[in-house]
Amino acid sequence: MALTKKEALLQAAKDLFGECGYNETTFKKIAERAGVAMGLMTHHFGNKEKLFLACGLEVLENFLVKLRETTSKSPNGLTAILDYCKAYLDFSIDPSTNWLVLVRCSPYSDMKTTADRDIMNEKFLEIHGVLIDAIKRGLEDKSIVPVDPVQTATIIVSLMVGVNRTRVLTPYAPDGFYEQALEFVKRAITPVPSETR
Amino acid sequence: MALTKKEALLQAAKDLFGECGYNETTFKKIAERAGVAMGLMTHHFGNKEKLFLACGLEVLENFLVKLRETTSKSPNGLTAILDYCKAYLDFSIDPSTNWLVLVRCSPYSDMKTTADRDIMNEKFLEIHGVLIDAIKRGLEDKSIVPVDPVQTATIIVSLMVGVNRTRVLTPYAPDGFYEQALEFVKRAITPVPSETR
DNA sequence: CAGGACTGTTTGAGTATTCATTCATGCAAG
DNA sequence: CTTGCATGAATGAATACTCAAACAGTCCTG
Repeated sequence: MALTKKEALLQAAKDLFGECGYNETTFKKIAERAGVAMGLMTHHFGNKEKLFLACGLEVLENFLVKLRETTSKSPNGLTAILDYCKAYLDFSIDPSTNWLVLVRCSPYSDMKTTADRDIMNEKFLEIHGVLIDAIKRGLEDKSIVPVDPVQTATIIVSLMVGVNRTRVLTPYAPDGFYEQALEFVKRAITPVPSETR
Repeated sequence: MALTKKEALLQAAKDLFGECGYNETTFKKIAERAGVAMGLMTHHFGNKEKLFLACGLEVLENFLVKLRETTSKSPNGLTAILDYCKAYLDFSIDPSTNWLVLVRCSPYSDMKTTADRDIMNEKFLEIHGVLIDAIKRGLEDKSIVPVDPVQTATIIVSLMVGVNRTRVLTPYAPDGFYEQALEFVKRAITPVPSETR
């Protein structure tokens, strides 16, 4: 047996939360897909929200690792930013990452603030942090136009959020959409060669 | 009496769908807020999904009117695009527009395709259409850099989706975030004054 | 005008279903 | 014997939707 029952449960939950969203995913579906009894879920994870949190955190953690790995290899600030974007988009369309867990409806979608939600928010801040660092590199090595790092990072992450949603949730994304989005980012932060030479 | 019961019901539904999302909004809550009996909902709207569709379409329709009005007054292509973005963001933070109905979890958030969903999608295509036209204007009057209109429109709309979500659903948006996002768009599509003269 | 059918609105208690969670019990390893 | 993993039927709460009955207007007719 490769997976423990707990692991099988978590994997099934990630698959189903990503396919169906939080509300349409029932304990019964998860237990069936994982091939274990329903009661194991509350036993191992406490309740449905906690289970979802475990799924989300795992996906986010893998995502962070990928982003850090990627940007650390980039030769300068500008390419770090563009590599970050590319890594973001690549990760988001790789089915094995269970990215959709983070995109579909979650228990945190409404306003009620919970401790669990705060844990997720902190992780998301780290996602921003990686890009902020890349932008600061770009400012130092002058490979990008002068901008506020936090503002610009937030905007670029927002752009990633938006193009990703368009690509995975709607039928509007044209061919080569992600590539064009990268071009768009590049145009917005590449220094103008005004003194051409 | 200013509102008919049917109107009161629709308004209460828009408020609550925007506050709580689709799943957390119950018939009981809506009926209570509107001050009418529960049975009236199915009588007037058929079922919960239809009611949601009515809410969403009304918001989208108002949105479209605003976008068309705005871009038609702009003096050239570039300003039409930027005015479009500004109108988008303004609309999205005006509580009286019930914009949040379109942002929170909806019955269309999962994959099952329904006829209702297609109706919404068509309306969203019109949203894109307005921006595509503005970009085409910009290409003709040379107020923007040469780009593919459909690709660029999709990217800019995606950027609006992303920054709006960041602003209204998360705590990450810094002060002046929307203004900076507009600057970002401007930088990405303004022609470079390379032949400085 | 009276009144009586007819039509559409309004009500809220009732129904059927779904689903997260509980728990009594079984089982296996140390 | 004890401890923790594992089971799945039972429980109870939530909720979308139904429906029979009350109500209100409108139109027709003698």
